[in-house]
Parts: sequence; C-alpha cells; structure tokens
Amino acid sequence: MATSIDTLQELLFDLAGVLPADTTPLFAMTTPVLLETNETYIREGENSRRLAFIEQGVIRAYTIKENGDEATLLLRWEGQFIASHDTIINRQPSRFIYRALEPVKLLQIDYDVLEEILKTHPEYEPLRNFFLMKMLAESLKMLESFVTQSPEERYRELLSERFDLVNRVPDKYIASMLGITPVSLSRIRKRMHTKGKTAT
Amino acid sequence: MATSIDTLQELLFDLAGVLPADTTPLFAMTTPVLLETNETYIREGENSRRLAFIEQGVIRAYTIKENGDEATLLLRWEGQFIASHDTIINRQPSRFIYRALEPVKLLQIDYDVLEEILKTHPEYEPLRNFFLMKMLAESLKMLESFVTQSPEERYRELLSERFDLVNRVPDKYIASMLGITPVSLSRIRKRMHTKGKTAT
DNA sequence: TTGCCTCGTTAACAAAAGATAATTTAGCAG
DNA sequence: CTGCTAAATTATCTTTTGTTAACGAGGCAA
Repeated sequence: MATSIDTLQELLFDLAGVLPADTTPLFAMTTPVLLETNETYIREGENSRRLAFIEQGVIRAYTIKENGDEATLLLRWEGQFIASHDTIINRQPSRFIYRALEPVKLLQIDYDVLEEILKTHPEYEPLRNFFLMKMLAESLKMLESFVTQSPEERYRELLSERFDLVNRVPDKYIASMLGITPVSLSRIRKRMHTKGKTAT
Repeated sequence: MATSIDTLQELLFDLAGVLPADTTPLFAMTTPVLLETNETYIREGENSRRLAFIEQGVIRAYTIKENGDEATLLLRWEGQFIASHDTIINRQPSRFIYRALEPVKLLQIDYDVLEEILKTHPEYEPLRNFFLMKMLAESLKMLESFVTQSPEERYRELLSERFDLVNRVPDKYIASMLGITPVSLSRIRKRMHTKGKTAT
C-alpha cells in the first residue's frame, strides 16, 4: 500500500516540468489524518479551512434540509481533494457536514497555511490551480449529468464508471447524490434487472 | 454605461491589496468582442481556449443530446466569466456550444496567452484563482440545488434571485437549465399562479 | 394584412418519482 | 444461534414529469 505522499506525487506527475522537483517545503506543512468509519471530518457551522487529499476511503458531504432529510451533495474518494467550499471560497461557516463512510486516510493542509507558503514559494501555484480545476471539472461533470440525463441514466453511468464506489457506499447515499429517494433507486434497480440489462 | 474594463476593475476590487494596482500588462492582452443575438461564440468541436468576462448580455452553454434535443448546461450573464471547460481544463474539443441570447459585450483573453503573462507576472495569479473559485462556487451552488430542491423550488429560487434573467431568457432555456421540459415548467408556473403565490 | 414560424400553454395519457408504511434482508452484538 | 437494528425492497396511492399533439399569441417578412 502506497503512502499518501507517494500517491499524491504520482497524481502530480502531470505537473512535472511546471512544479519544482523539490516539494519538501510544501509537504512539510501537511498533516496525515486518520478517520474512523462514521467519524465527522468537518462539522456544520465549522470555520476551519482545511483542505485534504484523500489517500484512502470515502467521504460524504451532506446537508440537513428544512424537513430534516439529509441531502448528499457529493462523495469523494481516494485520489480526490476534499474541502469545505463554504469556508474556503466564501469564508462562511460550512453548511455541509463531511463524514467518513469507511476508514479514511487524509493528507491535510490548512488553506491559510497553503496561502502563506504560496507567498514565499509562488512556484507551487500550479498546484492550487490543479486542484481548483480538478474540483471544477468534477462539479461540471455532475451538473452536466443532471441536465442531460435521467436518474436511471445517471445511475447506469455511475455503475459503469464507479462500480467499486457503488458497492462500497450504502444505496441511500447514492440515491441522494443522484437527486432521488432510496425507494426510487430501488425501483430503478429492479427495472434494470428485469428489462434491458444492457449497461450504458 | 461603463466599459468592460471599468466593470471588471470594479469586480476586482475584492482583490485590492493582493493584486498589483497596475493591471496594464494584463489588459494589454485582452480583446473586446461583440456578439449579435444568436451568434455562436464557441462551436462544438472547437479547440480555442478563449476565456471571457461578460460585460453585457447573456450567453447560453448547451449541448445536443443523442436524441437531438438540446440541453442547457448553464447561462452566464454580465459580471460572470465564460469559457469552454472542455478545452481549458481537459484540453479536449468543446462538447458544448456557447451562443449569445442577446447582444453581448465581452472582454476576451486567450488562456494560453494568460498563462504566458502569468509566467512573467506571477503577481497576477490571484486573478486566476479568483475566476476559478468563482466558477467553482457557481457550479457547486447549482449542484446543491439539484440535490436539495425540487424543480419547482429551483424555479422559485431562480425567480427570487435572478428575476431579470428569467424575464430576458426564453422559458425553454430556463426549463432545460432546471433539468425539466418546457411543458413541465409551464405547469409549474400555472401551479404557482393558482395556488400559493408566496415565493421562497 | 396575410402567412409563416417559434414559443408558451393546454390537454390526454403513459411513465416515473415522492410519500408512507409494511416486509424482507443483512450485518452485528450478545 | 438469537435478537436487534438499519438498509433495501415491495406495495399502495398521490403527485409530478415526460411525451405527443393541438391550439393560440406574438413577431416578422413579404
């Protein structure tokens, strides 16, 4: 099993030539964090501006609606970044809760600390652009799926692209992320079993 | 009426202290662009990496689905940035079409040129972060609405937050952006007129 | 004015999703 | 193994949306 830093380095391979070879000053400020299953990483109302790279595990970002129901905004897994956009982008208390769905290994840095580093080491700026673009691309991809696809199509696509994830995460969270109820997802699964078993 | 540069400067006020007072080198590379109603700004399959600030008007980003229907991913209006995320983030030909819904005034820069400027003028980096974060925040806000709200609720919110926009843009594009059909939006409007007229 | 053409509305029906509750399944503690 | 609990499924009914088509209003060109 690779360490967090190894995996991240691997992921940053695309930035070779742009990013300095020596990333010591950067990683010196990072902290490894371990979360147990169901442990909360960021609480609602929290103001800490933590940014983390997920080395292992799945984190769910969700909010509690007025009616008391939970709504899952997104799931993040190994190889992705996780952060409270409310606190980092809008400097507001987090309206979302970030919780581990299974044991999680993180490599964490405080965004304010990162900004300090970037002041003295502007050569690491490509890194910030990298994860901002990565998160933007992921958000737009999800947005696109809501506009162009039906819930069933979104589920089929999720199955074909992230089969492992679907099997690791309880259906009710998958349903919520697709914008439907667990009951509805169950019916979609039934329809897929009986009729056209062909995937996307 | 303010010029593009004035409005953008105004918007960059938040960046005062971070961004150099002299933005001449930056704006020297920008080009004003005018689009007529229905004029296409970026075509499907296009590879140009244009990035633009919208001074005036509305631009619609949409794609053609397999069944031939159009799906509107997003609308962008004055004060926002517009760019093909396929070409800029993923370096792929644009899968979306960007078209003016009314006369549009843009302040345009090529992203590759911007990157060159940033190499020699790293002090402008906050600008890149600014628009990346702005676009990310907007995307996440839309994503959040899909997960937490019904089509009717999304429409009510759009009405209360962007009443001017709804009145400027044909309903069918609004519907598509909400993820529903024009017929369905018409029914929602009818329901709102008859029953509870209370907005969100 | 007349004749298109597009857009929004309405209607009628089918399909899908929401709400609620009962039932089954599965995982886990004892 | 038994019993508890949460998750998933199923059933029933209501509401909403999709689909298709018809209709009417408004804009625009001849």
